[in-house]
Amino acid sequence: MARPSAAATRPRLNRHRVLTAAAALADRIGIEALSMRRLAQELDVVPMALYKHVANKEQLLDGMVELLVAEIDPPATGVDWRTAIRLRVLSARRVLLRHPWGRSVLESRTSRTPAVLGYIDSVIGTFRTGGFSDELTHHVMHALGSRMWGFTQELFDEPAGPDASGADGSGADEDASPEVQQAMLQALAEHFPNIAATVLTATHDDGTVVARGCDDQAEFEFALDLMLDGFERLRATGWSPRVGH
Amino acid sequence: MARPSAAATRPRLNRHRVLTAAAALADRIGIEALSMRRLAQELDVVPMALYKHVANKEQLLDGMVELLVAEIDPPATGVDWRTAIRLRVLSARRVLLRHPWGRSVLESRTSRTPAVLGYIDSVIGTFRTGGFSDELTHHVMHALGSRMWGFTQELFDEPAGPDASGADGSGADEDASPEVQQAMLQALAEHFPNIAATVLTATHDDGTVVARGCDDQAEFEFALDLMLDGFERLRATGWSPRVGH
DNA sequence: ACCTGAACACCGTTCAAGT
DNA sequence: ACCTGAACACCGTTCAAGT
Repeated sequence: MARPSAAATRPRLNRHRVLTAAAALADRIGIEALSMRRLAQELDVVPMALYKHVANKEQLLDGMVELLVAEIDPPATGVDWRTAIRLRVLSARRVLLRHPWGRSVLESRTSRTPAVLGYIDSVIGTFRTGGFSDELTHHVMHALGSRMWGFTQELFDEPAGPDASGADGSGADEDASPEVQQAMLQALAEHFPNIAATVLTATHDDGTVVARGCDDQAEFEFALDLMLDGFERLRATGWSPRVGH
Repeated sequence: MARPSAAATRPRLNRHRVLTAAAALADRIGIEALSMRRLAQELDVVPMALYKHVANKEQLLDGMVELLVAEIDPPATGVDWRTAIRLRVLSARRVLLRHPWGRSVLESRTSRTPAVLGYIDSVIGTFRTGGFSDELTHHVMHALGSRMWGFTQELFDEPAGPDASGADGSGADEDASPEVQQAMLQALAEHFPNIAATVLTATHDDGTVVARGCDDQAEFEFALDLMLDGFERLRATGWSPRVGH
């Protein structure tokens, strides 16, 4: 009765094992490389074995989002709404930095799963107990948008995959030679002077130019605080749809 | 396909014809159904014929973004920066509403194409001539994020495809019977009271509950104006990285 | 109850060949 | 110069069968 098959040596599959393996695999190889077949291979199982525990790939991704949400800190207690929201959002952001696939899976999904709804409900609750009217809370949640998850869509972010640079030839900023990079930056400055002004710094002696990197965390917090300040102003002045602008 | 030679009756392919056909096809069948093979079929050509005019699918998508950007109004002249940005962003938004694939293609792409860079450069230019320091302009562009393109990532937006409802069984809000919808709303209210408070309204006589739809355009403008107000406040007070919060 | 194997209908893209 | 055909290495998912 002891079969010499792979099944004997390997623990039985279940939904949770499938999901955690999927998340770990996506952490390692990137979300675009995560396929049902690749995941099955990772679990030492034939592709169709997965379908006993997960209806299809969509549900696999939904399940991965569940795992993600579970990693976000619960709301802080005994602090004002602004602190609570800020901490929560920055916690979500940390989760998404740990799991680079999170952003693109959240983006691709309109997943009204209980885990997702629970998180949203709890964020809304923080606003409401913080003195926001239901109407204002509604608007404020829209304005927060994906920032609630710790990210915002930005052009020129690194793609989701782990080893994105060099994966395709385009972009190719880091793997070019210094001379080529310098030429590209000069060309950029020539054709797009405004971009150059905000993103490059010229060294005084020669005409060479250097790209100033973006501090993503600082930029995220800049925009978040701008929003939170705006929210507080509306709340404090008793904003309502009629008297607002 | 009944004709002896399709090539004889059909105009020669070129890059522009390929791109416009791709955009029109995506408008019609949705971006997730747009494949090189499907596009070739639409153009009455064998799949490999496309590769003479477009290096690969990535470049096809980049080209579609070019078309998109070309549809955005040029910046208004003779108005203050706030009006100019607002008009421009709302023009971009109209373009994206016309082409539902635009959002997801922009999201999927880190396309540093000249068309995209030109648009960004021009938006930055509006801030700079409007009295923003280069440093503040940089932050403000980050804060604007995808709003600059007329969209923001939001949970529970309609998916990108044209006939998204009913395409998959999940979600299934509109195609359910009234009784089922009512039951779902009641269940929502029970498990997620805060969501319910901001998104549902109860009718007074019976206990039934009705979903208040979201006015996406109004929500977009609410958040946009909140941002622009914040930008103006920082500009007017001469914000700099040292004295800021 | 869980896993397997073969098959189907798709992808993007290569290479070598046709006109 | 432009288009074609066959082939390769992948997908997600079905169905019927094995243990």
